[in-house]
Amino acid sequence: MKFESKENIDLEYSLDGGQAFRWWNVDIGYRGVVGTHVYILENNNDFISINVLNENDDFQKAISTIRNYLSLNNKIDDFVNLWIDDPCIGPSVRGYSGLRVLKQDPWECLFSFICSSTNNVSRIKLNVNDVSILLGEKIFDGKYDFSFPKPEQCIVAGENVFRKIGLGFRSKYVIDAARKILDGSIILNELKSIEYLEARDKLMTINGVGGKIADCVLAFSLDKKESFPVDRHILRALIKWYGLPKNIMPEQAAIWARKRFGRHSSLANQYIFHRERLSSRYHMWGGKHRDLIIDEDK
DNA sequence: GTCCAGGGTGAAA
DNA sequence: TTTCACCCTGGA
Repeated sequence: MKFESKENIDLEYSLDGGQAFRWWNVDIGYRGVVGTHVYILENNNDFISINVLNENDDFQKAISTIRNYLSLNNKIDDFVNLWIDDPCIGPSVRGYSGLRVLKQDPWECLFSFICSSTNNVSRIKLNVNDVSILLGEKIFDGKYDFSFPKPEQCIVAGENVFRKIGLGFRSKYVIDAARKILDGSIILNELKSIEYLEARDKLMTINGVGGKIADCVLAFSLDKKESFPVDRHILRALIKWYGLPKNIMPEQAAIWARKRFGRHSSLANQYIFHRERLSSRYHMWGGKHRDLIIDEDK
């Protein structure tokens, strides 16, 4: 069954731009798993179509799940209007309109970003999907149609299984995270309702989770709009576009950005990240996205 | 075949 | 405050 609606969202940028790691480009759109449903999502001009492949339970529930995941009820016009003249975000908003911040499952998101440290997107995807296939439950007929394993299943599997899958030194980190969830010292859903900085400190008690990874989890799964993850791309962009000192530390840059962007920090972060990532790719490998490159970018 | 970077973090120097 | 090890995959 299909559901169509008029939405301002670009699926490629939002689903396959480094926020989530379980979406695959198939000929008609993006295929992936959210919770226990398999979806194929497709952009058609101003519309998106949502196709639920396994509709054994409530179709309406599956639609509301994916709408929430895609954050479709939050309008981004407010953000666009306010930052359209910003030196970095302005061109990015024009070039990549429809980029959105997702609301992923917090545990899957935490796991994914623990995997992200000194890693590249293609390998993160490989790791996260291998974990799902090996430890999750099969929910439909596709190669990647598996639910994401719960913390308990990760503990049962043990560190060596993750080493075998190829998570490397991150294996002990995901085990520590699973253990802290399981023993109740961290309750992910509770972090939604407590204050941003407190939630951040709590996540950082997990071994292998520093400020950057904590901020990704807060922004991409816990709906903390004041979160601004700073990685190497973002740091370079902040120095280039906003004149921050060349030797500024990531943590200081994050404080500066949160102050500037306030309640729009997480969205601003995505637009800056997307632009910087694609322009640095252009410099390395060529291809599209030359249109945005201006001034010192040349 | 070799080299290198990739959405970092923690521990040692 | 700075430096280094940690895994391993894909592209040059």
